[in-house]
Amino acid sequence: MRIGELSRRTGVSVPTIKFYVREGLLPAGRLTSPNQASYEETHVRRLRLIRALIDVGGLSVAAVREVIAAVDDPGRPIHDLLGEAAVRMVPRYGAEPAGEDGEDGEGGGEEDAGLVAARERVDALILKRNWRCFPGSPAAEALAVALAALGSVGHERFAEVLDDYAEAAERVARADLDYVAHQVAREELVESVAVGTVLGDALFAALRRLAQIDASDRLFGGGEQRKE
Amino acid sequence: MRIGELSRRTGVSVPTIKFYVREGLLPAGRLTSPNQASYEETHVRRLRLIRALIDVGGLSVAAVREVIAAVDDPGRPIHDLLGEAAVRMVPRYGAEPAGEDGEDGEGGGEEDAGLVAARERVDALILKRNWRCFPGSPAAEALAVALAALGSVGHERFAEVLDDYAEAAERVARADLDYVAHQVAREELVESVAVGTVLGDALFAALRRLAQIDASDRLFGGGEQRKE
DNA sequence: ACTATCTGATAGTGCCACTATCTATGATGG
DNA sequence: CCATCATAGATAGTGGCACTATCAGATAGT
Repeated sequence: MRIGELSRRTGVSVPTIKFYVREGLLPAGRLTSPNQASYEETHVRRLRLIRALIDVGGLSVAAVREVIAAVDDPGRPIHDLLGEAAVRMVPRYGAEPAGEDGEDGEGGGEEDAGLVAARERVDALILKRNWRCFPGSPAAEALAVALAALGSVGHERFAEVLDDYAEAAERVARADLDYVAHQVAREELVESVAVGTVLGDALFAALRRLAQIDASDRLFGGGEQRKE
Repeated sequence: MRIGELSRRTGVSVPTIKFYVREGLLPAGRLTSPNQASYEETHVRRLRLIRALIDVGGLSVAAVREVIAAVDDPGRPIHDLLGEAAVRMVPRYGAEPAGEDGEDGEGGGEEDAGLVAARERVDALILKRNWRCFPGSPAAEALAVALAALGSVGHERFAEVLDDYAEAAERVARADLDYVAHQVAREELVESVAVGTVLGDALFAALRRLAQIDASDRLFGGGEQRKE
């Protein structure tokens, strides 16, 4: 098919498709003449993947490029890909802009002691749950950053629910792996991991919200059946 | 304290603090003279909340403004706040830029079939789990969008793990409510909900990643004890 | 008195994700 | 055969966002 049809099939404008090709997200079409190229079903599929990662997963174009590079690299171990898809989440802020704070105190002199303490907590959790991952991994660091942020806004006690969260996370991860293991071809498996990781976050976040609304209604709404 | 100290205490530059005040995220300081204002501990706290929501939660300034407006509004029901914090997630794309696809048809007011089917799935899930929330809520719609995106990239079977996800989400939501219910003052409760919702997502995502790495290692890594 | 700091205002910066426009070609159909 | 349309590839421009820079005039503290 030609670019016009590709555009129609995916709802992505022609200039944007060209932009994605330039940016290395989408392979160029096969040239049938100097100014004519043909696109295949793989392009449709890839384009939908790109839009899903951007729109639903909230990834930046740069992040999508890296995820796709990982998907396309046949020598890449699955673990690596997991990390790849993971770290690129939350667009336009690679990780943390360094200075979580630089304050002097508030109740004492806790510099980024909050982050250091959070890292220790994370290491302890990993040990406790017997998770096989080395403590300095990006995911562990992201967790430490989130915990430190919670602490910095005075919600250090939120860490008390960490075990419940971890339990739920294990359950979700088991479901993820279960799904992923059904794939046969390596190519599909790898894509499943990427999709599952990124879109799974969005999926779970939405479910959590629904469950929260339900729980909140039962706790605060009391008598009423439906809350508006 | 004056603005310089507020800046030092929080690690946010003075121009940025002024910017947040202009944008309505942070109340202005109390003027002690025409060109001198004093800031309190509440400003430190609020500023840290803002940075946490932006840096860790990935919210945009506009989203933070709305969350904060909900926190500050004493007449706001908790449910409303839950929705508020929820919908603003994933920056710079309020919800969905409309056209998840055009498929072939794209005819006039025609809705995407994938999305319609996803909505039905969501309604069925809500019914099945007996969740008390009206089906058209933003969270339900977000879930439908995520499911539809999964379908559009050929992973409709991912929906099979939905029940496991929902189970885990309920567990997390129970933990959230448990934490939140400890708060006494309404002000604190409401802030806990906002913080817990936004930062909780980041927290859980990181935990999920760790658990995935662990599960993946057990499945694929086999013999080795530590991966790297 | 002198300097560092402050308020409030306006304008500018850099990044990002597209979009617009252009030329030169080739495809398509009556 | 020729008019009209679509296309590739290149370059430049747009709009949104989150800050940043600069300024004038006033004040605080030593």
